[in-house]
Amino acid sequence: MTSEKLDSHAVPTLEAVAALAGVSRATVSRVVNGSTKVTPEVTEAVTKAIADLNYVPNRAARSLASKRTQVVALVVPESTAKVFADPFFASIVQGAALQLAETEYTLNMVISSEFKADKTRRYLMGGNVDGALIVSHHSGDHSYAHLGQSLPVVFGGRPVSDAEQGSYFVDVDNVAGAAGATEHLIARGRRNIAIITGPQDMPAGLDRLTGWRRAMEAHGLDQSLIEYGDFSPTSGREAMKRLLDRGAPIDGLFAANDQMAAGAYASIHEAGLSIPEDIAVVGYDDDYFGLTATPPLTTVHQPSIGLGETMARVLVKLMSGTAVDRVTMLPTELVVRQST
Amino acid sequence: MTSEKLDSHAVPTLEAVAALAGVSRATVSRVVNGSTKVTPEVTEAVTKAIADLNYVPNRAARSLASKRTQVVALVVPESTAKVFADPFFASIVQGAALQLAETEYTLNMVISSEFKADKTRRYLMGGNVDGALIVSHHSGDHSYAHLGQSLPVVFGGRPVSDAEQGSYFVDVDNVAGAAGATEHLIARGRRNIAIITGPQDMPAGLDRLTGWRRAMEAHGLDQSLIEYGDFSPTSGREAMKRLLDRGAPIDGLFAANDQMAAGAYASIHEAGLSIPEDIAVVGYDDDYFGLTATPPLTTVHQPSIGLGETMARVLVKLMSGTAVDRVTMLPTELVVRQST
DNA sequence: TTGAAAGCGCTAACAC
DNA sequence: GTGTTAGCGCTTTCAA
Repeated sequence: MTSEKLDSHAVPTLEAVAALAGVSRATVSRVVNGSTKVTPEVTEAVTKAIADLNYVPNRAARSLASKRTQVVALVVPESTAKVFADPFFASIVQGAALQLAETEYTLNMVISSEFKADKTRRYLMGGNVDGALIVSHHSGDHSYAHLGQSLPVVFGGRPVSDAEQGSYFVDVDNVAGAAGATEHLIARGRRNIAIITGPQDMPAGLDRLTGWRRAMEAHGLDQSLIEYGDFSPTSGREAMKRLLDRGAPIDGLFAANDQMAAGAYASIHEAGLSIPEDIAVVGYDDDYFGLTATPPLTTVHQPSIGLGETMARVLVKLMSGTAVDRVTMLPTELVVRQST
Repeated sequence: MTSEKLDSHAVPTLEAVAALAGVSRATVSRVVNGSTKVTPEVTEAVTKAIADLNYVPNRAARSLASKRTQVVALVVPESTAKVFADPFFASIVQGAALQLAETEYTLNMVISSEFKADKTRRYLMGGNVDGALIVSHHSGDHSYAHLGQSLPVVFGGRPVSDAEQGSYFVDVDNVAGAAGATEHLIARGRRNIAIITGPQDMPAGLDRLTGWRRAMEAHGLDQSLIEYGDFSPTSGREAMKRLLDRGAPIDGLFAANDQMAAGAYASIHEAGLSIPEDIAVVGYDDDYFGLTATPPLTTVHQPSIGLGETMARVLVKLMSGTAVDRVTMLPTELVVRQST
């Protein structure tokens, strides 16, 4: 361990491989990087030397010389991280990570609080990553809006403001999903359909309300049964209580996510009403809450892992200079269970 | 963009800072790295230059020169990633990420399938990271057992085999938690207490069964009501069904996680039995399943975010050469709700 | 306390 | 097709 000249544990360098294979370092580099202009024999010799030495390229050196980092940042605002346990988010991360694992890129997870947004931005702009994936529910957060102008960036979820116009993003079609869910309730014969939607500064909350309105309007139904939650089970429970306290007849409910639907279940049951007989319920997200609820919840399935995968795929294309659509919309699917 | 000498968008280098501050690069480097041997005046001048130029050190260059990467890998076996939506895992990742965000280390998320375990191991050993956090439920997976001998590594969860003896790990005290849960059922007057535990090749499954046995034995109760699940809601439902089909009296149930407890709820209700009147139920994990269940589930709370945080903290100490205990056990806490 | 100089391991012209 | 030669931006002895 203290010998200066020999350290059997030293990580082999490209130089060592070159020596063993009897070629120059440049040639080894070519083989490692898959250059076509190398004789098959030489390639084989180098490959063998690499295997014999158990050689692994040093990322730092490679990055320094090539000006490419092979790193992409996955930025999760801390506010989002707090709802990290939200299966939807976890799945996005999972999808992105899985997809990236198929490439040469490494995933650098960055959790950034609002205070650190500046530091994060500098880090991203400082040439430490080749691209970034930005995940957030929060549209209030414009911290990274302009990042896309100088670094390949893909946003998850619709950008909040027009400031993010030029940016790339992938999202699920919330409006269509919500409209479909509402249509389903109407098709089931419900007419007094309420909605518990999310905060209106979040695209998901806003768009799902829009979808509900669209369907209600198409059928000439009353749009007054609206309450707001914050996507938590508790807020759903309270919103449902307010809805019931209004005294108006309600025979259908569309909740903007399954967690709030689960909360609504509690209030409905407490009121002595039954699902779906008295009130048919449709949720959104298709997470565990819906699956384990009693009765199992009819809900809108979102391709959450697919969202992460698609974000990664779009970013990789972007970084390689391939043309990609600025907007990628993923379809939702209604999963009918026993709550409707 | 094509001008060779001037590029206003170029990322400033340490050299530029040195020039602006009128000092050598070495001095700038010292300031950046917090060396004490720099005059306050000089420090200030350099600091100002850094701010003016919006300088960010290049990680690759720094790493290449210093032989330190400032990167820690968070290795998530793919089999585990599939249950990534498991809130417990998501929280561990979150905790680790949050804790690391407080340090100079960057979190490199690695999802490794069994096929790629070799590639991952080489990556980790290839000098690309300063340390690794390895998260897994699966004890069958010994891929990374010996990694700790040549790289600072902290495992999440008890190591499966003795092969991992010398390694560092942090875990929650599953045996104590399970025993406590069972004791609680006994204190509630239950005597025919069943258990739905997890796979016996996973420490969590094994240890929770051990805890249950310990409590049952201490009170001289019969230990025959054992069924196995795979931690999924469905498996819990089926296991409960098998338990009920036995025809033996059951007045208490300890499920090795909340997801299985939620599944068991379904079977109990289907059998026309009520909770907790007929069967009192205790789960494990304290996740959303338990909170939203009807009735709300009494369960064993695990400090999941704390587990991730602690893992990160232990690793950082390890990397800095500070002495740390090989084993860190985190306490659990029984959360009593209406299911008991 | 500060500066000069020598690399860290690799890639990328350029020449052969 | 392959080798030579400069660096990439930073840290780190070693002198001063």
